[in-house]
Amino acid sequence: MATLKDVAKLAGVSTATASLSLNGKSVNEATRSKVISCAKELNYVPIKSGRTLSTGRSNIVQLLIINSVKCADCVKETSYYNHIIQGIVKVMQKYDYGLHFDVQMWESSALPEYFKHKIKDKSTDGIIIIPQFRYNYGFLDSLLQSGFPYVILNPCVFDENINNITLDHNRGGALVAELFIQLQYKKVALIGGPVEHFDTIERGRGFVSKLAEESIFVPEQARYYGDFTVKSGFKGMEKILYTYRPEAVFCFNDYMAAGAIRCLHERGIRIPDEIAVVGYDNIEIATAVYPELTSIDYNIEKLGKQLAESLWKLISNEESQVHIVIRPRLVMRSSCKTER
Amino acid sequence: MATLKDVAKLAGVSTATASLSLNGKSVNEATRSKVISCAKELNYVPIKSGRTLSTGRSNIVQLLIINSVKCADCVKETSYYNHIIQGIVKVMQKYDYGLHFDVQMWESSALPEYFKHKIKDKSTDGIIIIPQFRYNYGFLDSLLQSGFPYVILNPCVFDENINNITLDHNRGGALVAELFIQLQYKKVALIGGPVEHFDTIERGRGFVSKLAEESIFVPEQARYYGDFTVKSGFKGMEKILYTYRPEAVFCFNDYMAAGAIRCLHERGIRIPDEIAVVGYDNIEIATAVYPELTSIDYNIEKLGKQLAESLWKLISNEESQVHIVIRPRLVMRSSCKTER
DNA sequence: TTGAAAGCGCTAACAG
DNA sequence: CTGTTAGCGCTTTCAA
Repeated sequence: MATLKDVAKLAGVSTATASLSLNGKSVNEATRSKVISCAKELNYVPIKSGRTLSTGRSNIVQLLIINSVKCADCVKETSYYNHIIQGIVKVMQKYDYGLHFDVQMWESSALPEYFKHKIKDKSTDGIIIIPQFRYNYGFLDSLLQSGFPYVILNPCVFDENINNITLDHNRGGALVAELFIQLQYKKVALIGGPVEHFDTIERGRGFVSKLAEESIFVPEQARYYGDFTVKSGFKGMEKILYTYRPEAVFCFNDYMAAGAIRCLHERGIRIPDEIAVVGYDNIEIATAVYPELTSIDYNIEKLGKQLAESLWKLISNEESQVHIVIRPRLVMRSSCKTER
Repeated sequence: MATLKDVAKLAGVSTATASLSLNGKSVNEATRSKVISCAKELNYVPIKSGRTLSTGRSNIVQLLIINSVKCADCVKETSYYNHIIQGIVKVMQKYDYGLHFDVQMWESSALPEYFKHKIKDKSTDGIIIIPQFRYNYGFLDSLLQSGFPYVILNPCVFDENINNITLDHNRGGALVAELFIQLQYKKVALIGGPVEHFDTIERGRGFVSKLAEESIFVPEQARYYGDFTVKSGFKGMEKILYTYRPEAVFCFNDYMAAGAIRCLHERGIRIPDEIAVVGYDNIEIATAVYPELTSIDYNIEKLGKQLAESLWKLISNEESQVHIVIRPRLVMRSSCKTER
């Protein structure tokens, strides 16, 4: 394995000059091309850890999804995070950065250590965190106070001045409510994610309170909380139908909506004539079901890109803070009537 | 930032002893605990690149998906790879290893360099490659000859003795054919992925040749090649129906099957009474559609785990080669009749 | 069992 | 513009 030293020797220069030449710093162009050709001749490849050790930068960012044992399947059985990952990769490639991927359980007792290490071990230059739940994230304190570059997606429980990108799920829920109101659905049901999940909380809040403005209430028996998987959507619909017959159901993601739709089909209940269904996320599955799903869209891959760009700005000191709110929009498809 | 030197000084020992103590090597237990408590006191966190530089190991593995511009969406709009990633992460965590994730286009002219670097830059200890297409992978030669630990998923075009895990898609296609034969479907259609995609080639070959044994042939007009997305499945079904009315359709993944099913619903064609549909992969979407999808299963997350475990064995020198074939199985659901 | 010291490969300050 | 030199923080021989 040729090292920089070997290249320098072959080129008849010092390692310093060799380093400068290879890194596009200012040197005599003749020496530079000499060095470059020597490097090529020796098949020289710089060893990353040498540079990292010396500069303190790794050219790697990390994506961490914090999951919960209560919702173990939602990361796995959902392409949601895949979209985000793809967006992040695409952006970081542009900056010649690599992506580290990790999933940890909120319940893991190792998390405080995890973050203390991440901050100090110089293995990554920044981190994107997706916490998901409204739990206590005390283990993040060390990170937040360290000055280490980070961005958090949907950090409901944290105070205002942390770096975050927030999806306005409250608004998303309200959009669905407005749709139901407009279509004059009075008997309305809801299939949420885990009760403590941010998305459930916010989407539910926006939905319920907007409906309340029109004196529409969602009875207890018309509420079910699943885990964002198809299976739980099916089960939720089943359970609700057992005691209640809604005119419209709002499912808090498209997977559960798909499950609910299948349940309705199996019972011969027509969509949207007898029951309208609305999903959330507008992921590819929204067009995979019949009838196609009305959903709330905020462009997940773009979200991934924004997370990455934001983190990049922090890493490169272009900006010192990140505060972005993404507003969703309604995408009408045939699982809801257009008019009534 | 406290370094090992600081810890050693505080503990009144040499850095060598400090290192040994912290890494569980043999030292006097009294000194060890002394060192450990000093490390704790100083909030000592080892900097990864120091160790990497010194040992040559990074404790990181890489997953690389090689995509093609012809099939740009199939990574993004499919949760397939997500399952694999989750499986890999889970396993590597066990070994205290991190995961690097990357996607590259087969068409990228940078790939030869990419691999030459990966082999030498010591940023990762091994790599899992998913090539997908039956193209020329000459850029992998440097890797294959280097002794660098790697595992390739479905490496159809390579010679026998490379490290690989191969899904027996040929068998999978044959399983579907056998099902169709058993159910006495004579007019059969096929919706494949990209023509040059391994999965398309193998699944198609197994399917067509098994059918041929019973003198059942799939006419040209009953074949469509999409890109594994829902949209292309829909379009494929649409196109086929335009000139042909099959009794059964084999879609080469579940997403396309979902698209095909929606197309059939929109035309009021009953499933499975008028047309039976079969998918492949048995991913969560198989139970998201109505009727639920008969599919070919090989447990994708487990596949991810096997890829990781295999790579691990190579890295840790437990084994010197990997040759695994995974046989799929048929999962019957209501998109096919049980009997006829 | 421990310490001294060399070295992993690179960058960067400084001097020339 | 280039060379010398001193680290970056860790592991690991080799002696003691």
